[in-house]
Amino acid sequence: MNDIRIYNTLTRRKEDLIPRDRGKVGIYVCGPTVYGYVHVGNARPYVFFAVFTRYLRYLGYEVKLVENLTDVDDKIIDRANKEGVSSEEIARTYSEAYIEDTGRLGLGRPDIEPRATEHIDEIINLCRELVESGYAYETGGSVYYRVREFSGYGKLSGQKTDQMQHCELAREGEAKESPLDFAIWKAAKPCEPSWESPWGRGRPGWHIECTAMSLQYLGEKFDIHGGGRDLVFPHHENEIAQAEAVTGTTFARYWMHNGMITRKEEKMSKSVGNIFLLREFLGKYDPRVLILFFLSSHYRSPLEFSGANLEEAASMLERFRNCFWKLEGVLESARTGPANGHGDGAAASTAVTAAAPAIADSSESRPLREALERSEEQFHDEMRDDVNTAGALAALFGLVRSINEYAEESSARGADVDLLSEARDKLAELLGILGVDISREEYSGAGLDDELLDLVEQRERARKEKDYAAADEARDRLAAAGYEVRDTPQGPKLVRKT
RNA sequence: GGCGACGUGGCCGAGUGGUUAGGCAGAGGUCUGCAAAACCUCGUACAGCGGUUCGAUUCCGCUCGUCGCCUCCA
Repeated sequence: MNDIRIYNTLTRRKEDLIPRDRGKVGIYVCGPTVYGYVHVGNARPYVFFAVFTRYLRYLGYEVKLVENLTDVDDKIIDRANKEGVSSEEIARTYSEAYIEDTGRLGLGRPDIEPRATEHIDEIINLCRELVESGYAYETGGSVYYRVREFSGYGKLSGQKTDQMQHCELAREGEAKESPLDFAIWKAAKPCEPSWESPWGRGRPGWHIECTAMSLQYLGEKFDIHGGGRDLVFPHHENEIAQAEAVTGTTFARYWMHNGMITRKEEKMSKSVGNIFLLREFLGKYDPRVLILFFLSSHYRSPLEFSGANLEEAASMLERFRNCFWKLEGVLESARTGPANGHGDGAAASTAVTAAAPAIADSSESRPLREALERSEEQFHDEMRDDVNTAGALAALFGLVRSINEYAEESSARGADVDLLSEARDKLAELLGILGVDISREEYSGAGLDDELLDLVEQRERARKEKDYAAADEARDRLAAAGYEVRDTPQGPKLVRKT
């Protein structure tokens, strides 16, 4: 079938993806802890797994994508205390902001976006089972996971428990049997959100909610667990320990981790203080620029967030958009008649229609036809090989060049309309898989108000009279309104600037 | 100190035991009133040192450098 290989952090190899249930793929991705606005780094796993999911669906898999929000946590409580509001309010505010910000990327939503606070019962059950089986113990109203009890501990991160640095860093005020042990349930303190439990009032520890929710929605031995590289240890390691202790079997079978977004070569994170908020980004750039920025490098590589790199991503978007413009122009002229700059197309359109078959049969269309096949094949080869989006983009740029070459020549002679339509649809389709929606790009006069069209008119009149000062002034005014004028064989066109 | 990743032409960034990545920027040209877009031409890069090989950027070792994790973190 449509086999795909992915790099598995657990085995440190690329492996064929073999779903637990034939034709179905279950994915759990660690979403944000909602104690502030998400930054660009947080958006990378969101974007990557959205694109990955799109591709799997394109291949014909039935995908269930689960992406959680951790809405009860120390950091949320800290922030609430600092601002003098309830932690519920902090969680609600930033959950909503997260949904809103990521929603603007136009990639849709995961199938399920579960919240920790809506799964307290499941979490308590997990804790109880861990205590009953001896993998956890209660002390002072808190419950801790007994790390040494789990023989597989460290298998994901390659850490050995006896060499962990924090072995030596005993924390004050903790009644743990071993410094390695971690809290799965925390006894309530005053002014903190808490729930009734067999150990008194309390709240979940960090890692337990993901174990509970992934098992609930995807079951044992589910396919793929993902998130940022920085979650490998301890978060994902601990999830494995909890889940496998309880179920006695494999937790997730494939682990996929995205590399970090950096600034000045240093990881973007709240603690470093070098974050760039997603909503701030979206105020300045087209969302597709972020998607292309991410996709221009491999998801496992670190990626430098810099003005130059973003400009480059913006240029990529422009190149794709321009190709569409060119295609639409040629297709339009084929529909309405040959371009002669005077718009009397009806009589001439027959000529083009008549000419087209001759061109279509000629050797001129062969390079594009071949490029179409080659690009698509290359695109899929790259995507199937551990989701190599940079390579996939290269394939699409190859197609863009072929289209431009063909359009360049054909505009003068008439074009194979079917072939060009096919090329346009294919490019739109493949870019669409990557989450870059370009097919609905506005073209020509659609949606423009009369004032702008009037300026275009004025400029044309001035150009005919060779009053170039006036023509350029009209162009400047259009530019000020956010549009760029391009003189094409089909006449002047407006392109909205991104 | 432990674990892991990486070092590709001006920049970003794929990839491979021997045949073109791609994008951006730059130079020249075509087209254009100008511009924009597009097309054509131009740069023979793979950290350093050894080794394996007929041949290594691609495999192995060492050195140097960078980054991530070992504490909250996407």
